Amino acid sequence: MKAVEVLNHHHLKRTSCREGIIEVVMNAKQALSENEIRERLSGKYDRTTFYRSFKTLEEHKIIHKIVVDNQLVKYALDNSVTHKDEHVHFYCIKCNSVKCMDNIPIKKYQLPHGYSEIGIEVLIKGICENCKK
Amino acid sequence: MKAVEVLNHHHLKRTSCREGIIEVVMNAKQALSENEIRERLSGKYDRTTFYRSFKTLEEHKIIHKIVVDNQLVKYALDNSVTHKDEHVHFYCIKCNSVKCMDNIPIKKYQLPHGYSEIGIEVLIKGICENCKK
DNA sequence: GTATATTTGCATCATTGTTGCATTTGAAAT
DNA sequence: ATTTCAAATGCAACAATGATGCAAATATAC
Repeated sequence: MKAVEVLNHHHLKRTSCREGIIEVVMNAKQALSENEIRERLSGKYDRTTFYRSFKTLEEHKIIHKIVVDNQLVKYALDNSVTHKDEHVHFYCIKCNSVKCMDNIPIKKYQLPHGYSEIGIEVLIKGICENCKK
Repeated sequence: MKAVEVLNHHHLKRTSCREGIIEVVMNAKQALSENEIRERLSGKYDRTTFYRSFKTLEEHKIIHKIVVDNQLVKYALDNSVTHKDEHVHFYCIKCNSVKCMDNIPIKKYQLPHGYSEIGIEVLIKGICENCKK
């Protein structure tokens, strides 16, 4: 699927910033930070525009955000685009990379009476295959 | 257990800021934000001191931090003090409260070959018992 | 090609978190 | 009880993420 198609499908205007973000995230093996995405787009676009684009794309479930220790923020293509289930995220404490474990579905929990679930986030921290050695 | 005992046990100096934080967090039913803790301590202490105290207490596993959507940060008493297992956190999207589900242990995942786990965080978002009605 | 609603860029501000440095303080030694 | 000194605190300054208001630019429908 191409970036333009994704935008059309969600009835979003085709702006180069949105298109660029989607393309970069689609081709990435890992989740990328704002700066990593900006680099791959040659530094075009204002920071505000980036945030608003991320927000729009998140709201339309085209990308999703992964936050590690509340300062490191990464973005990845959403399940609804890849047609995968809710998945676990892995954060490597050595190389600071974040990876969507698309093949590891999230396990469900039984909440106490009175609580209702809307979403769940699972972040596993450890050492990735590249850093283990 | 009293706050002073906790500090002694970890060979930490007994400063009123640390003692205050531990007491407040111990008596809280939910995880508290920096501001909520400061309010309960009558606004004493500089913001930097707070952060350094939180950091120290976290490093000694006396409290732990829960981050929701990378802007909301809450603190709660750690497992090592309460002698409970790693647990699930619940975030209520209506009242913005965060609660340690001490009775819900975290389920384990089998990672792909080459990956090693050091820690895991599970955050369930939804509506809490008070907000459901 | 034109009209219009949306998006962008810029300026400004808020929040969380960090660092350097001078001052203060806890507690150990006397 | 007093002295001593490493540790903790307060202050100033700074960085990163994020939000908002507004004028200018742009995408799409006509």
